[in-house]
Amino acid sequence: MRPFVNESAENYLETILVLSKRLPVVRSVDIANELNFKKSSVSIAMRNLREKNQITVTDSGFIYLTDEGKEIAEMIYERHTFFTDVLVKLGVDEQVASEDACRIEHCISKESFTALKNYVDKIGIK
Amino acid sequence: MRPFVNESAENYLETILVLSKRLPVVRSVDIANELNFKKSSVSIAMRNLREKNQITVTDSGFIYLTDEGKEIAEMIYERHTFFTDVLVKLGVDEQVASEDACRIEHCISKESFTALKNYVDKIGIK
DNA sequence: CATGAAGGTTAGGGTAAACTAACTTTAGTT
DNA sequence: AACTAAAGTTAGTTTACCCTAACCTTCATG
Repeated sequence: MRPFVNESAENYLETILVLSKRLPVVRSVDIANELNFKKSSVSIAMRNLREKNQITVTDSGFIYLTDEGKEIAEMIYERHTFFTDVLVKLGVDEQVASEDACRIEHCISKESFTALKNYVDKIGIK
Repeated sequence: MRPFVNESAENYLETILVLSKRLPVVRSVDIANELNFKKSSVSIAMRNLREKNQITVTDSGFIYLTDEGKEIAEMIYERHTFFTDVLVKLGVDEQVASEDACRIEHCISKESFTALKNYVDKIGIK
């Protein structure tokens, strides 16, 4: 029923990955700006990710993904681009496609994602 | 970020629709059994659906979808069968496909769903 | 050097949606 | 009639995750 429990955490990890491609360093406040969350929310989320060993935070507040965190972030990010691309190719508005991808990416099983990806790789779209 | 707000309500409506195809009448307890929820949870959910005019409940506790409730339920159910069918055709285990469908069905926009459906109707899968 | 802004934290609040526990109501059986 | 079981309700709890408000550091600048 419910989405996978980790949707929020996955989203934070993905955001850190995306920001790290775009910024020299990622800080809590950057994440808050990106997600339009308050810095207090991000602060607590970062504490949780730290406790799960999915990020490390330097003394200056720079945030880095651990190997485990990166693995999750990259998996989610791959899904994000996959779903966005497919939907856009099918004619869906870019913005809508991205928003939909941002939800679907958290709630599909590995098995289904792999099957979809194989299909698209083989057949292509359009 | 978050899934669509109505995921829980949509799921209840869909369940009522499905059960109504299978049972002579649908009661709160049937829904609780189907979803593995406690009857207290269902009781409160039914009150909410009633307040939103998406169901009616007879004196004997039989639950019926209103036109509005049915419209939502049928939309979600259509998505459910669509995603399940597609995934199964792609080789995903029936059980997994259905569980994934049960989450995706709530978080995809009308626009994206229509685009996907048109593609599959036109091209087919396999 | 004081001040003020930026960044981070903590405490406390709110909502959604599940839960347990305890209660009521109804109906069937002895 | 009395008891029991099934169904439903109500009250209070929990968890996740966002929020506001208030506070603490640090650091650049007038």
